[in-house]
Amino acid sequence: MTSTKLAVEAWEALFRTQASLVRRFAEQDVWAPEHGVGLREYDVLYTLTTSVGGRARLGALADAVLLPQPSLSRLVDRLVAQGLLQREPDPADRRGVVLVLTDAGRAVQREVGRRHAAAIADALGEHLDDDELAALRELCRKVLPASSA
Amino acid sequence: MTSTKLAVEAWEALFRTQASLVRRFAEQDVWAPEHGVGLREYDVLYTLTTSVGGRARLGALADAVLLPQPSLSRLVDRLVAQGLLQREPDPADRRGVVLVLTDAGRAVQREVGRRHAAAIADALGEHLDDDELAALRELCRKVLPASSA
DNA sequence: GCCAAGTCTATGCATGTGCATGGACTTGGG
DNA sequence: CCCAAGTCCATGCACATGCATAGACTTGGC
Repeated sequence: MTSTKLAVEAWEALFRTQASLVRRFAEQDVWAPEHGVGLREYDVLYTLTTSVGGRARLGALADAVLLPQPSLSRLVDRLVAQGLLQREPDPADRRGVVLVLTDAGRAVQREVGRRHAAAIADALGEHLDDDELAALRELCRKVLPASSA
Repeated sequence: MTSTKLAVEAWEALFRTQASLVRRFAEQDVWAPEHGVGLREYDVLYTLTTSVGGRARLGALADAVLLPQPSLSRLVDRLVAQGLLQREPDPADRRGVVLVLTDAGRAVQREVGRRHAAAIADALGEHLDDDELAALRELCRKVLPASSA
């Protein structure tokens, strides 16, 4: 049995750190407001980039980015309007929709990805060395499976 | 100079872990939907509880909970409507508003706090021991000041 | 092959969120 | 004492979010 107090303190630190980094990145325009791309939008573009062929089913993507399906559907509307994404019917299942990155979408993802990485390295590297970064990564990953259940 | 790759991986792990824990807590009704209290609302109640006299200026609170001032103002509207909070004029500065926890507000905070702590201990304790919890806490705290700047 | 049940995505609607701004008040210089 | 500039909070407005649900399609039992 672990200490509740310790767990709460760890959660508070985790929570505030994440919130305040997101805020900082937003202030620095790390995502692409000029393309209507914020944190969630980038997460979608990024996840698609890591999918084979830059394509994925809407439902699968919703699970991956931890977003309710209707919210993702609307978010996709906007990305399509921006020309970053395309909807295609799924030949294997006509209920489904496959989302495909456009060239513009890939370009924006790459560009934002660069800025993103630089901002992250800047913010985290300011206070943690490589060993600590690796430790933080491993601790977070250990917790992650618990919540997907 | 720290490794960018490592920093990005740490950030991703941190981000997904936080998001997925928040999601999990919401599913478990850890906050009090019956009183219109969600994550942000609880954060406000909790922060007020830790303030002397259970009272604080609106602006100060907005900084503490990392919320834009107009958003907090509206959030406070709802908490006042629920009888959990009260607005009082600040005698020292008539522009200002002091927020005060009501007895009902304190009660809800205590009750939610208990559920919250239990859920956190459950989620984190499932995969981390005390040493790891302390390490996670310290790593996050080290990063935190960087973002408040 | 048919139908009931299940799955997948989109949309109506109520609500939350943030930005820009307005009105009230305070402060410091002259 | 007065006024210009600054601070503090609330509100108008446009937009994002989430829930419940509808519509389209698929699947498995008969």
